[in-house]
Amino acid sequence: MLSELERLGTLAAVAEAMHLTGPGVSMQLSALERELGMQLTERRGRGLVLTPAGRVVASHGRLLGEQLLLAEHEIDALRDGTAGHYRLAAFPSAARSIVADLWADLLLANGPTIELNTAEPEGALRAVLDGSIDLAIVHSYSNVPRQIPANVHVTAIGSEPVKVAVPSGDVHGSTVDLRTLAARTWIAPSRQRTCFDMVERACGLAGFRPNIVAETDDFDVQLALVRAGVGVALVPQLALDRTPDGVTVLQPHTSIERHLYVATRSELGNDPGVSRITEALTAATVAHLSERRDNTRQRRGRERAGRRPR
Amino acid sequence: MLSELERLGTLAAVAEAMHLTGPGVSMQLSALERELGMQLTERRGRGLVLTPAGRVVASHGRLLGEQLLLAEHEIDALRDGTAGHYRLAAFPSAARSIVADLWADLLLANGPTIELNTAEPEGALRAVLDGSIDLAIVHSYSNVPRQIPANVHVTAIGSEPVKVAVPSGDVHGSTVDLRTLAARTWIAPSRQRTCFDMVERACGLAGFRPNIVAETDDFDVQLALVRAGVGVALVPQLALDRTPDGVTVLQPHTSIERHLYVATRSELGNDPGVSRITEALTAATVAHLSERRDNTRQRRGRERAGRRPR
DNA sequence: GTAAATGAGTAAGCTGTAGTGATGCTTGAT
DNA sequence: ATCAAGCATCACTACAGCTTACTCATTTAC
Repeated sequence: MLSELERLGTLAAVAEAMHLTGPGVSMQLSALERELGMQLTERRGRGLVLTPAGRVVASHGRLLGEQLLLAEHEIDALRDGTAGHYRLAAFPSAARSIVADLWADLLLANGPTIELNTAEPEGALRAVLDGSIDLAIVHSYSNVPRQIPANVHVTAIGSEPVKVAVPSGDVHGSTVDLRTLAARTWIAPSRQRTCFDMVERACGLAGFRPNIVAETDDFDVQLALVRAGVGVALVPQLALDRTPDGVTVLQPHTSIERHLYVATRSELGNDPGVSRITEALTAATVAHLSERRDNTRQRRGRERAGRRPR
Repeated sequence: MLSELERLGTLAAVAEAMHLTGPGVSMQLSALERELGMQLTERRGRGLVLTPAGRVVASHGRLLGEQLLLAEHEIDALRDGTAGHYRLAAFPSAARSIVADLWADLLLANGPTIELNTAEPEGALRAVLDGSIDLAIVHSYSNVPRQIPANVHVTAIGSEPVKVAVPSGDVHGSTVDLRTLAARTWIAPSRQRTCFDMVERACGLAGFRPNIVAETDDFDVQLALVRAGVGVALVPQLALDRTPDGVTVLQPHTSIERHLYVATRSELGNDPGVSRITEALTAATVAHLSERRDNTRQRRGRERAGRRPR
């Protein structure tokens, strides 16, 4: 009111501007003067002007009003998902691909801000449940369906094939029957992970128990070991973006898919920011995997071209 | 409340911290959720945690609280005169001396801020009355008492002698009787100013009407004219800080004083910032005039020393 | 596994604040 | 001199915001 008074000059104008009556404004201002113990206004002619102290108080009032407006604007933005701050967890191969894309998208599109922690699906789901993160990117292999806890809401954002990585030259053709790899040594994720189960199941369905000689969750390490001739491995597409030379990637005859999901507490199911991020992640996943497929095609093309001269 | 909840974790703790009961807080928060149309909190076990949206709203609440605290602090500072913004008017010779000192003081001591306009006393008093400035530095000659309007409050901040400026070598000694200058040509301030009256009165008391050949309010111009031999002039001490060589400054036998005052609307009489500024101005005036006197003494000393060899 | 303690939420009731309308006084304009 | 504009005060009303009493859920202690 004080800052409006400074602008408008008369109390009556302030009252009109604020859809109040004169006495209402008058009482508020005199209450403020009483409360602060100092005179803020002075009669000049028929109107009121601010004292020097009044001008200072008015400027703070203006600042507060502006701050409040800012808050209202951000809350509006919250409503259509263009603001907010979300804590996100993702497993490494998703983090370095689709989350990086998502982040770039959000920065460009002036969307909500995110905070990333890398975590394997098991831990990420626990964190979602205990509230320490808001969103988790998790995966589930077609041959090892993942148990989703109650109160957790998941939305599929895409799916990628799991490939077979073998030392280059070991296997001819672009596809492979796992049975032909029964006698090989295998490299797998660590035992407590569902990724490990995925390998065991895939081999089990092919009729053998894999001879696992190395366990690591880092697919880059797995690929390096494959290249060194330590063994063969099952690697999802997203982790194949930097396949080293000397490693050949093959499609297994019985295909295995890794499905990607965004998981949140079910309370956040209709949060606009979450929807926004989920949509962006879907787009990023599609873009990433089609791009990868292109790369794979090109790589295969190159391989074929290389083989022809023989 | 929301930001406190984020910090404390339970609604009960918030209630205790704010000296309220649980339901009071609960109702406020649910009212806010209703108003904004979004969920801000979520039950987790026995306590409450904020949703992502809640965290955003809470941060704005915190910002608003900080802004309010800032305002309260400045209002406290207002109360003891260490804050505020005052519009000040002063006549040029005061502006360039004591107001400059005041400004430096206030900057150093983190006091109120000021805004300076130079104006002659007549206009300054009008501006004080119509509220376009808060403080005016005005003067009044001992032989032309100034009329102070009702509703204007004045406080004396010091007083300075009016000196006679003559071309060097014209008059011997360090004092002079104005009567001996009756036949001279005179340089005076412009006719509508009280400074003009001061000259006429002083000469009148000495028994003659001055032959005024130049009128200018700028004492530096007056001194330049004196130096050029155009005439003699009555110049207050504050305007003598840069007396050019070739002009000698003398003390008239019947002394004339120029009293300096701070004038405000009487409503601002007990404003702490005004008192603070008035005190600082008093100090600045004392410092300035004693320093000037020292300079004058030194100058006279030098003059004497220079004359001795003759 | 059950009891006790802690905490959130709801219902009902009270109180004080913030507003309205009527009225009087001051000031500036005709 | 009269009138209109504007502020302040008073009496009154409505409702926002708080309290107490109670219920239900969850965790902790024995």
